This record gives sequence, structure tokens and C-alpha cells, in this order.
Amino acid sequence: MNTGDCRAKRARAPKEKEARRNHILHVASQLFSADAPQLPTADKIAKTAGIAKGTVYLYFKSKEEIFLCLLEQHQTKWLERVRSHLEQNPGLSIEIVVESLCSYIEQEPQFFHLASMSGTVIEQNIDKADLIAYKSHCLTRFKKLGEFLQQHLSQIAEERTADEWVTYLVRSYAILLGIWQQSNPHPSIRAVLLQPSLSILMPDFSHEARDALRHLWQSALEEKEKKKTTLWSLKSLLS
Amino acid sequence: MNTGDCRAKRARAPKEKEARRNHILHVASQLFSADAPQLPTADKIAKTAGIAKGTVYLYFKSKEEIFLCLLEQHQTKWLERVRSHLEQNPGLSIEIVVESLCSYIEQEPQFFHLASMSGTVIEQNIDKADLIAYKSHCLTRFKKLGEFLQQHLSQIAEERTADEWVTYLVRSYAILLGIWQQSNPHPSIRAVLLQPSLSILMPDFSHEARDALRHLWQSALEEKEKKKTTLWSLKSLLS
Amino acid sequence: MNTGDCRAKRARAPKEKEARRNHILHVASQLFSADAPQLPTADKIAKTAGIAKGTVYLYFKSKEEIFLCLLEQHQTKWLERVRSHLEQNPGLSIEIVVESLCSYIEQEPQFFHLASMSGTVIEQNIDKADLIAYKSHCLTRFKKLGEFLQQHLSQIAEERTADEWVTYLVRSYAILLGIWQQSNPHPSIRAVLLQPSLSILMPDFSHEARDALRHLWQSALEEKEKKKTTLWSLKSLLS
Amino acid sequence: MNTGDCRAKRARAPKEKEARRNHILHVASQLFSADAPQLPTADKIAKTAGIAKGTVYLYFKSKEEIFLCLLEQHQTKWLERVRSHLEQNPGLSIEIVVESLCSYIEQEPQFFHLASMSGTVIEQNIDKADLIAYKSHCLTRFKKLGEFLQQHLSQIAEERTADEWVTYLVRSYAILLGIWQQSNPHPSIRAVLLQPSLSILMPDFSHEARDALRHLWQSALEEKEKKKTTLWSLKSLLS
DNA sequence: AATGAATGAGGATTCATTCAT
DNA sequence: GATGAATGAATCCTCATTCAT
Repeated sequence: MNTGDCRAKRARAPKEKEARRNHILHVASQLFSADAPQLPTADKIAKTAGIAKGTVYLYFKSKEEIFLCLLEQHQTKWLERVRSHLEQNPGLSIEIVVESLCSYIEQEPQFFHLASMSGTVIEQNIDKADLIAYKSHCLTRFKKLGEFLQQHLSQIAEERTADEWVTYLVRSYAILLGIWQQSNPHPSIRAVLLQPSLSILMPDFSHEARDALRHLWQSALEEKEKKKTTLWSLKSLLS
Repeated sequence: MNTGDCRAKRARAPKEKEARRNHILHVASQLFSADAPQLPTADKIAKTAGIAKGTVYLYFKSKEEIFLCLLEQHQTKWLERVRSHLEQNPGLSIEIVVESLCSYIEQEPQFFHLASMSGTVIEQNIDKADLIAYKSHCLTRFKKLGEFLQQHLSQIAEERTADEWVTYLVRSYAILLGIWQQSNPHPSIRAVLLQPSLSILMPDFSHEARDALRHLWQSALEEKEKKKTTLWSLKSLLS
Repeated sequence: MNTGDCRAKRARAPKEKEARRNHILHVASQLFSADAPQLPTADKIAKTAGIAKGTVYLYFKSKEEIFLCLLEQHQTKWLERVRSHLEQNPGLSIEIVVESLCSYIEQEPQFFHLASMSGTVIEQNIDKADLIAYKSHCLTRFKKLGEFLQQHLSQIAEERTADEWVTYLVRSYAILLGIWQQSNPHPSIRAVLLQPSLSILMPDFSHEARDALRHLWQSALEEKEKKKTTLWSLKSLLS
Repeated sequence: MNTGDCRAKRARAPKEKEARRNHILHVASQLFSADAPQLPTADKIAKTAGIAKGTVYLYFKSKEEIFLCLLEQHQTKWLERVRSHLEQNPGLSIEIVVESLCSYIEQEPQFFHLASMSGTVIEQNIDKADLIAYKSHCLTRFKKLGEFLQQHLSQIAEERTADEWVTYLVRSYAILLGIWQQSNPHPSIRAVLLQPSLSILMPDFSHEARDALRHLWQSALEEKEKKKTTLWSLKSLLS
């Protein structure tokens, strides 16, 4: 398409700049998906995006920032998806909450691939101020959903504050992340772990995740229940 | 002047070899703890251990193997600790299982530090055959404890197979790993997340972990219960 | 919303252009003083000056040209200052010449900071023709002062041609530059060299410079004297 | 010579290592001389030396350290040369001191090329501790020569302490450096400054340097004289 | 067994300068 | 005249691993 010396078109308008930034993110995302858990090199990202290496650094402070941004996008989309999923299912139930929490993660394996690397690899090279900003945004989005839950889950679980719901969300995230890592080992051994004798070490994410979350969210209700019914039995005493 | 330079004594007997290998592991462990989540360089390990770089590679195929081995040791010790803990508490309860699962992890933060990096960093550079061996050992140990649980938890939860217990153990591991990662962010932001407004993103591991495991293991019992009682109430219908 | 963005006003009239050019020089000077001996980047200069990077290159062919220009300004001011200083002190003496040569340099440390870098860093990237022009201007100013000296120092040192005075001026410049470099090491070691045991390596510029110049300029007189008299006369006492 | 994959012979014995280190220094010196005032790249040094890039960093902490080391060698040789020159000329005179100070610099233009860059370029990237060590060595050598001068110049200038001689040596160094820079402009304009109309800006180092030092060292004697006699004595005629 | 010198691919980032708008 | 996005050459240094001794 590009005759001559392949100088990329200038992105002058904010929209064009936004588009270019997104293009870089997109390319980085593609390359990462193909080669995870290796982050692609800055050079490769630039070449694939059809721009100069320096241009990448015009839009991102560091290579890691690209992937932190990608992770942030996933987190945002995840929580938004949960919300919209819940909105579309008026008869709220734990099952729906759980389902909404799990489905995006299954569809976008990259999300948790990045999440797995965030503490160890990605956050390594990020400016501290940016890290704080990232975490704040994170929290903000969790809180927004927390408030939503407070309003809409009041029928089945009254008296929870928004922050309590946030706690459940954060805990869900943590648990899902743990299960995901267990269920998605490094490609080099995935094949091996598929054999029945070892497969117990690589449980099915879909099932495990839903199961674990179900217990977690049920407990969110039950604990309230406990106060209401005296019939709360032996089981809690067992522990 | 110095005959033989500062050449380290040869380890001829298997015991000496074992000792040297352990020494390397020990040094690597120390260095990693001091600088996590960065793996120390092979050079630094050798220098600190007082041996030559090449010697490290006589005992380990790669740098990563050292840390995989360290991780394996932790896993072994963890499950052994659980077992001995349970043996010392004859009146088995979920509370004790949970406690035994959590305490080692709290005492040895390195365990989960390594575990967090296993899929992303450590397993990167490991020989496939060794990886398989590692996973097999892993499973073996899980199974051993599974059998133990089968025998000793039969009073409070009959009819579980050893493998079912293994599943619970593996799931516990996964959940703990997720929670640990959430609770132990990169040092550079730990300080920031300590401030109350953000602390919800960095929950207390001790509490979260126990809470989550308690639910998980209770469910291990409850689900059996379900089959017995027809009175299975509203809660399950909610979901 | 904003018509015309934040585009800097156009400098149409020569005066406006001159003003803008001077503004760039001023900003560059400030930034360099703050971070010497690092030349600030073109980007930083532009940003600090509140203009676009490209604009800088409308006024200067290269980044180095900015600093060569700054150096030239210093040289001009230096010699002018010498001249005006001498004019204000009619009873000319070596002491006054020396003093006038040293004081500007002390007041404007940037002058010799740049001078130290001229041969090695600044002239690196300058267009040859411009370099010649710069050197010519330099010489012109030296000659002007040389002529002045010829006229006004005739009382204490007759029979010197203007060019001979120029030679003394150039030599003074060289010597001052050498002493300045010795007296102003890189910030990272200045602190260290302040300790008495090493301070001999970092002599006091004020004293050294005056001392060295005094000898030089005395010799300017003495050598002529020598021919006339065997007595080592009063002139040396003048200073 | 080298068949196959050109792995350089291992330097195992200290002597071999010393030789390799010197080889790197030698190559760096050659390349610098050919391309001054540009420091050759680490890559080029390695390639020219016939070794791998990493090997260079086995012998030097940074590229700059190579050139600081080269500079230090020159300084050492310079002062040694002065000493041996003086030893060979028993009837010490200022003329001989001056000559000995200038001749090495003329023979080894690289010395002052590096010296010109030390504050601005070379010391930039040197570890602070190493910089201190370098300066200390520097001083030590100056002091050694100072003591030598104290002992051997006592005939023509008694009552100088060794440290006073050091001061003269340091000042000589500074002055020579200044004059050298004036006399050795960047290659790109040397040609231009050779034309008579500009040559006054690029004086002949040999002459200027000797002249300047002569005055300086004469003053070293004279000032003592002054105290003793009102007569401006013979010693100045020595030179 | 132990050594440690040599390797060299690997990868991130900077920044002076250009030129299309 | 002014802009500032794009360029991409330029370079440093690290470090896991090997292998001759």
C-alpha cells in the first residue's frame, strides 16, 4: 500500500492518535497471544504494527506499559461485561453472577495470562506513579460494580454495603486467577498434563472456577442467612 | 604460592554431592528472598556459594531448575507439614485442615513467590522431561496426602475417594495462590496499597485464605450432606 | 473548541524573530546550567520554551549550534566586559587587566563550562562554514580588544603590536580554560575533592587564575624591559 | 590464524589476563586516535580486538572506564618521563623541567585528547568509587614527583615543600591542558585555522606551552628570591 | 569434579532531525 | 512560520551457558 519509504501517516487529530495507540495495543495483544508467556519485543511490535520503534515509545513509556494497559482494558471490559450481563438478567441469582464473572475470562484467555504476569513481570518496569494510577482505576471500577451489586442484589442479600461486594469481587478475582493458573500451565507441559494420570493437576477451569465462585457467593448470602435462621446447624460447627 | 588455588574441594561421595547441591539451593533461596521477584543471576549464586559458575551447572541443568527444585521442596514440605499437623490433632476438623494448609505458606513467603513465577518465568526454561518429572512428583505427594485424608477424615466426611481429596487439595493450592498474589503485590506498590483507600485491593492473606478455604472444605462435607437430606432448601435454588 | 490550538504567535518582524531566537538561547542556557555538563535535549528546550521542536530548528541548524551561539555570546560579553572595565580604570595596570579577565568567568561559570565542551562536544556537529564564521568572529573581537590594549597600554608597555596583545589574550583564554577545568571537576567528584587530602587537585580558580595571568602579563612587560634595562624595575611591582 | 568459530584463547594465568586487558586498551587507544574526539563504540573495540563484546566487559566495568584507564596510564607515564628526564640531566634547570613536562604531551597527543574529555565525557559514566580511586592515584603520582623535585631542585630553589611543587605540577598540567585545547581544535576546523589570518587562534603548542611553563616555573624561584634580595637575580636567566 | 574466561544473542530506549499539514 | 508525529540509527550492557584446562 505504502509506496516509497514507508513513513506512517501522521496521526494529528486526537482520534487518529487514539487509533494508532489502539493499533499498537492490538498488535501487541496479537503477538503476545501467539507467544505467551513471552512478551514480544518492542522491535517486533513496531515492525508488526508497521511503524518505527521510536513511535511505540511515543505512545507508551515502556514496553511493559503496553501490557499493563492491555491488562487494564481487560479488567475494565470484564467488569463491564459482568454488569451488562447482570442487567440483562433481571432475576438475579448467584448462578448468574458466577456465570458473568467466568465467561469473559474463558473467552479472553489473554486476560489472565497478563494478570498472571502482572506482579512478576509487567509491574517490574512501570513507573511508580503510573502503577498507583492503574491500581486506583482498578479500584474505581470494582467499586462501581460493587455499588451496582448493592442496589440489585438487595433482594437476595440485603444489608451488604457496596464495599462488602467489592471485597467479594476482589476475592473472586484472586480465586479465579489462582484457578486459572492451575488450569493453564505453560504450553510446554499442557500436552503432558492432559493425560489422565496427571490431569488432576490441571483441572478444567470452567468447572472449577464456577464451583469455587458459587461457594464463595453462596457464603455471601448464607452468612446473612445464618442470622435469620436458628437452624444453622451442625455444619458450621464442624469446622 | 598457593598450590591448587582456591579450588573447592571435590565432592566425590554421593553425600558430599548432595550437600553441595543443597548448598547451592540454600544460597539461591537466600538471594531470591532478598531480591524477589527477581531471580538472582547464576553468577551471583555461584559467587555467594563460593564456587565457580560452571559448578552450578554441574548440579543443575539451568538456573531455572534451581528454582523449580526450590519450589518442589516447598511443596513437599508444605504437604508434609499439613500431614504432620493433622496427625498431631486427632480430632480432625475443617478448621485444622485449613489452618495446616495456611500456616506454612505464611511462614515461608518464598513458597508462593516461587509458585507465582512458576508458570511464567521458571517453567520457561526447563527441560520438558524434567517438567514432567516435577509434575509427577507433585501429584504423588498430593496423592499421598489425599490417601491420608481419606483415612482420617472418614469420620466427618465419609465416602470421599482419595482422588476427591486430591482435587480439594489442588483446588486449595490454586485458591491460596490466587489470594496470595492479590495480597502480596510487588514491593514497589505494597506501600501504596497499604493506605486505607486502596487497601481493599490488598486484603490480608491470613484472613482471606482461611475464609476461602473454610468455605471450600465445608462444601466438601456439605455436598455429601445434600444427598442425605431432602431438605435442601432455598439456598441452592437461589443460584 | 479551541481555534488555532496553542500555536505560538508567528514572528514576522525581524525583531520578533530575534526575540524568539533569544528566548530559545535563554531557555537552553538555563537548562544547561541546571544539568551541566549534559546538553539538554532538543525536546526539553522546545518544551521549556513553550514552542514546538520544529521551531527550534527554524532558528538553529542543530542543537549544538544553540550552544555554540551561547558560547559566542559569552566570549563577546567577556571581552566587552574586559574593555569596559579597563576604560573605567584609567590608570591601567596589570592587576586591572588580570582582574577584568577573571571576573566575568567567575560570575558566569557557564562560559567556561561551554568552552570546555566546545572542542569535544559542541563543535562536533556544527556545519563547517558556521564554524569558520564563529572562529572569525572570535578573532575579530580579540583583535578589537588587542587594538584597544595597544592604544591604552602603551604607557606601561610600548612597542607591542595589536597582534601581540591578541596573542596574550588568546593565551590568557587558554590558560584560564585549563585552570578552570582543573578547578571545576564533574559534580560527582567535586564533593570528594573538597576533602583536604585531595584538595590540591582542585585548586581555587580565583587565586590560581589571577596568579597565572599575573605572571603571563608581567612577562609581557618584562620581556620588553629586559632589552632596555638590566634592572628589574618597578613595573613588576605595579601589580 | 583462527580456524572455526574464533573463540579467543582463554587467558587463565594472571599474566595472560593482564595481556588481554592491555590488548583491549591498546585497541581502544588506536581506534580513538583514528577517530577522536569520538570514543569508539564498545562493539567496535571488541570486534577490532577479535573478542566478544561481553569479554570487554569482563575486563572493564564500562566503556568509559577503558578510556579513564588509558588516561591514567598517560598521566603515569608522563610524570615518570618527567622524572627520568630530570634524573638524566643532573644540572637541573627550569629549562629542563619545562622541556620534560612538554615533550611527552607532544609525542602522545592522545594524552591530552583524553584529558580534554575527562571531565565532560569520560567521568560521566564512571562509578564514583572508581573515580575517587583514580583521583587518589593521580595525586599519589604527583606527590612522588613533588618529593623528587624537593630533593633535587633544592639547589636552585630551596625551601619549597613537596606540596608546593605538587601545586606547581598541577598548575602546569592545567595550563598545558588549556593551551593544548587551544592549539588542537576539532579536526574539522584545524585546516581552516591553519590559514595565516586565523592562525593566531591556533597557536603552536610547543612554543606556547614552553613559554607559559617557563614563566610559571621561573616564578616558582623568583618568589622565594624576592624575599631574599631586591635584586632580580640570575636564576631567571637560567632558563 | 571444578574452574571461570569467553561468548554473543538479545533487547530497550533515546533523541536529533525531518517534513507533511 | 509553526507544528509535533514519525523516524530509526545508534549503543550500551547483561547474563545464561559452554568448554578448554
